[in-house]
Amino acid sequence: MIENELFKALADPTRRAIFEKLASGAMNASALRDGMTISQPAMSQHLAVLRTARLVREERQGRFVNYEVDPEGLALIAAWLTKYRAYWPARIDALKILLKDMEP
Amino acid sequence: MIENELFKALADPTRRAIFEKLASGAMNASALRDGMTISQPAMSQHLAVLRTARLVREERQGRFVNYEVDPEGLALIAAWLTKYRAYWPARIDALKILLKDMEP
DNA sequence: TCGACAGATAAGCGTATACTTATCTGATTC
DNA sequence: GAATCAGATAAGTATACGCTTATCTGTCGA
Repeated sequence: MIENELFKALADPTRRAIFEKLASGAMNASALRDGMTISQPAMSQHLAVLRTARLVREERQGRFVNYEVDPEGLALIAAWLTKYRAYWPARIDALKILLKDMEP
Repeated sequence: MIENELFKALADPTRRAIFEKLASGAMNASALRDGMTISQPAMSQHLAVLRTARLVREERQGRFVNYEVDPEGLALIAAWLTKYRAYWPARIDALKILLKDMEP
């Protein structure tokens, strides 16, 4: 069940920070690391968790590994949200923004 | 930081099951419990976590406590999603559904 | 081919978390 | 007011998780 991997991956603040940084542009693990006080193995482990959650995907480039946001994970969260759309009308401030941004 | 409470709350499969059941209609803790093999204190603890994450809200009714989905939590997740809207176009299947359901 | 570097994996450790049983609080009913 | 019931809290335990140091794999330039 991928939902479990997804929410567990996002439950850690360090992992959310990594994801957020990656959202500003694809980069390799070392580039991700500088600016953050985190060891190399820790970063590698976090990226592995994000990868199995489909929040991030990798692309080998020589001896570097380029990481980027995997839209799949975000789509899965959106899909999870749709299950509870019955409760949206009661509080749509954020959802209106979401709606506006989706317009062609 | 509420995001942390939110994702941590959803990271547990039991809690997601409770939330899902509650989404099908408001009910008290005992009603939530039957059908699930979960102790009374465990349910109480899970509900407390969901409540601090704003995923659920309570309403005392005599000696019963009625629980219901709090749209606030869902809106917060939606708001979090909007931060990464740059990555949506690549995989919008689920998001199109989300969009359609939001139309007036 | 060798040394250097990017990154993954292994093993171990301390803390967080989900559970249990036992007990407490508060509201209802007799 | 006493018994009963819904639910919260306390305390303890076992496992999961995030981190560390040490080591391994694989790619590159000299």
